[in-house]
Amino acid sequence: MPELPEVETIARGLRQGLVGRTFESVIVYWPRQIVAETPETFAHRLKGQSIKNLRRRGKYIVFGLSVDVLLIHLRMTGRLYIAGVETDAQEDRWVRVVFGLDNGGELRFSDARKFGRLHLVVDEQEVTGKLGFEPLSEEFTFDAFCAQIGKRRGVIKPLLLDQRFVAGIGNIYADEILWHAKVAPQRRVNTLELQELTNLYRAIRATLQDGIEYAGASISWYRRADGAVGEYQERFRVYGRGGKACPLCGTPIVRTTFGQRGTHFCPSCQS
DNA sequence: CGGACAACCTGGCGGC
DNA sequence: TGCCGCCAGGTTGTCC
Repeated sequence: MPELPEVETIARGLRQGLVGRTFESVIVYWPRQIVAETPETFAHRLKGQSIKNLRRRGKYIVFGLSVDVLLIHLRMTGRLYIAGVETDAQEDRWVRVVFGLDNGGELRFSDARKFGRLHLVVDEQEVTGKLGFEPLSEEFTFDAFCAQIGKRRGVIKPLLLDQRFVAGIGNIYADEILWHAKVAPQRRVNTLELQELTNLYRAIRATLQDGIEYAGASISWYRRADGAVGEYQERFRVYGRGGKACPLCGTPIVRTTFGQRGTHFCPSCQS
């Protein structure tokens, strides 16, 4: 669920309520989601640390703390939100970690499927070191994209999903990007022509940027930090639209399984 | 190196 | 209404 636009939206929504706050208590209800720490060490180390900044890298939410770095990956069904103070602290049966704050509020990590992961490290590179380009950054130029893609073999859709190539794209945005670029998901990378590479590069940036502008896509579990749904699902051109008309040419969108992932594309526009 | 697949988990949904 | 099987946005490790 949460891909780059969703994670970015959550990080933006949390920033104001969290930067400057200090963790006063940490309760872990599902220890297996804490990576390389015993829950006791994790909680103990966090206590007393203040949040200096809050940002996103790939699909990770990164908390720069006074001493360490806390990284949270929401995987499929993870949510982060602030409860208490003014917000209603509603019942949530999927809360896995609660971070008590110095203003009486609490940051909750909620995750129905328990796939999300929380890392506490000294150097964030321990977690994000292998990630590829940050696709909306200035470093991700067309030349850099071409240089990197020139080193790769295989098929384009799995490559878009490879976080070591470009960080932040998931299954939904991969399908949407490929539709915008008019490239079929099963195209081999080494057969892409210059115009197609240009289209792909532009589509990666434009589609992710669009996702952020519409506050992400709420298919099932994703919610913004304030609990509101995103709007980008209204803008889907192919994802979840199998059998419906391609918005460009009217041809029915094909829904198939490719590379073990649900895949949607227009057989007429994309080649 | 690449592809296939299982594993990690639970909830929602369609079908009967 | 109830139960069952299947499907799901992600990532990692293993096997061939």
